Amino acid sequence: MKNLKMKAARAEKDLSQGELAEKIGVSRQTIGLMESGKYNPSLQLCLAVCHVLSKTLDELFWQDE
Amino acid sequence: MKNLKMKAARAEKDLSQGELAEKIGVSRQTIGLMESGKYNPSLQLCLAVCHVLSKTLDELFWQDE
DNA sequence: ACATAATGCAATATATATATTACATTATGT
DNA sequence: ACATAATGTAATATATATATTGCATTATGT
Repeated sequence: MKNLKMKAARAEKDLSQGELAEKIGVSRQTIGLMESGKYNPSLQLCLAVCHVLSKTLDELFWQDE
Repeated sequence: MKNLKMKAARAEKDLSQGELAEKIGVSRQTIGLMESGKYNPSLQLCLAVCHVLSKTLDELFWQDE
């Protein structure tokens, strides 16, 4: 499923996918895929996103199934 | 670094690494490696661990560095 | 002390996350 | 309408998570 929380948090910081990717040191596609929910990122990557977007894991990635 | 929070949460449920692994559908080694901090698990795996151990992502995997 | 369960740790194999490049489409500003 | 930036998406290549098997070591119970 799409990760709209991450998309919103990125918007809050006024960053493009490319800018966020660069800050994290990852490719733009990886960010795009995370937001479109096309795959299963690593914990390190999630933590890096959290730090740049000033959110916690629960705020961006929690999902009660 | 080691993940002692996960180890403690597993102890709280009185599960062995093997039992936890089986409940999640993953190998025992994967659980062992997660706890010994030897690698970088996927978000799905973290979420599965959280659900079995009744914890959130932040409780088990957050680290302010 | 013994038996058994739990854990740590290698080596190799396989699945999949991520990079790279490229192109098409959609948004945004002038 | 045009230019440009942002995004979606695909194909292939590479790095790495995870499985599998096996053995050594440490804990736990009797």
